Amino acid sequence: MLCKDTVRGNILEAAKKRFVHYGYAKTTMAEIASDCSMSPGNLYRYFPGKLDIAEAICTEAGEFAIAKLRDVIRRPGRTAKERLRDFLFADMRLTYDQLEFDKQVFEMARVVATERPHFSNRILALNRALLSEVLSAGNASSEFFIDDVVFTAEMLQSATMKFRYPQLHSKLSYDKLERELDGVLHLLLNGLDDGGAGKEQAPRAIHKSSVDDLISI
Amino acid sequence: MLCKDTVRGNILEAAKKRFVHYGYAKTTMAEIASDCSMSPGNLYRYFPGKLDIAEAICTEAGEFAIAKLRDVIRRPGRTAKERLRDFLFADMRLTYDQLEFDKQVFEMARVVATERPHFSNRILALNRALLSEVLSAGNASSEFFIDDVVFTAEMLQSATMKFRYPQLHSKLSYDKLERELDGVLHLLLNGLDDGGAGKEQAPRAIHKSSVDDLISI
DNA sequence: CGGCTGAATGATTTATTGAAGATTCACTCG
DNA sequence: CGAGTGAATCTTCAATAAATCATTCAGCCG
Repeated sequence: MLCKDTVRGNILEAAKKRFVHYGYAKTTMAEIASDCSMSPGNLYRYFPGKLDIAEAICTEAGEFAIAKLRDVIRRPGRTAKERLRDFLFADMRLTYDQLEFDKQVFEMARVVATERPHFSNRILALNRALLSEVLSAGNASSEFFIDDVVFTAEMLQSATMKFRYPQLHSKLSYDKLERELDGVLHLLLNGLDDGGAGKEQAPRAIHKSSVDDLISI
Repeated sequence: MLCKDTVRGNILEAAKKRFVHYGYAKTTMAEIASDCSMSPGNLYRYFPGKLDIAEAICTEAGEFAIAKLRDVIRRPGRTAKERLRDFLFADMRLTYDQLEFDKQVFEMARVVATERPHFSNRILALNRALLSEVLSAGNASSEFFIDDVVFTAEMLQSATMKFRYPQLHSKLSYDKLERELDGVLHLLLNGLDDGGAGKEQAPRAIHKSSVDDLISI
């Protein structure tokens, strides 16, 4: 957690309050400095610039989310498939809520993601590591027989990209998103060969196509 | 094709030339009118506005692309899986090239897609109809055993969203994109249960993670 | 020195305004 | 009438000026 004991931690605390309340753009370095009872210039002894303060805050938040997901996949008494499902649904929920309930946080996240491409990549890599963990566990328990766990994790991440920060890709309601993730996950787990024989039943469409509500980017 | 025999067709021809050469924004209604030897006001007897002219041109182009894809999936002597693969790769190639080699066309397409959400949805629905056709054919030949073809087509479209206009989602090279689509498609066809037993071999990673080159939106 | 200040600098954002262009409409012509 | 005109209007865009703000740095304490 952002530690109040160090100057650096203090700055992060103050900046976070401002960013969350007023937004990244509307917060000035002078204000942050003033909240810390120091001059603007002094901030630069602790951070290269304003963007780096935001990045530090986002990194913290991202790692917190990853930790939650780690808890989810390590819950005892679940099959590997269930873990995979838990993971993807938890991830969707987490990122959905993040955008839904805090516009200011979103603004900050978007600036950081845009200006610091590596930031997203780091978070995505951490996320993928968890996916790999689930797959490896599945291999160990003979539920899966995956040759290249890392590659497969990449492909899963790729196929479920739409469900990370889903509002960026579509304007589907959360219910419809769940149904769609369910359908995609079924395909990814069982493939097209599965019909109704042996394995669990495939999800079915309820009403009209949800893809009609897609928006373009 | 845009027909030169009608006034409407004439306008579309003239507008298309301008849009493609100078871009949507840099083309004025007065110029289009002048190219057709008419006054600006008269254009409004044939189209509600400038955007509708662009939409008509894009619709034509979109339907042309769909027709090409239809040809691809109807090529004789291929299995359903091969057809599915052909379709997805052709779609990726088509949309990739479209963005890659014509900035002006892209500008026009983006304006239309942004201002007229239904436009993208129509094209996407046509695309999905082709997917359904492939799946149904697979059912007919007992390659697939898919209960709900329409729903499954939606899910396939959802999982492969990244590969339609891929430049909008990542900055991967075309080679890497092909490899990634290959991997995702393998999963979608065979599911996670497939290890190395019986079915074709899963693709393997070549070098480093391609997901590292993702960009945020 | 090491930690800090705050005025100076230059980049970026915002506000303003003039011009350009999309759209309308009262009217003309065949 | 139906096809077309072109000046009038109203919106949008672009250029510029003004203000704000991130960042730097010469120098100040303790």
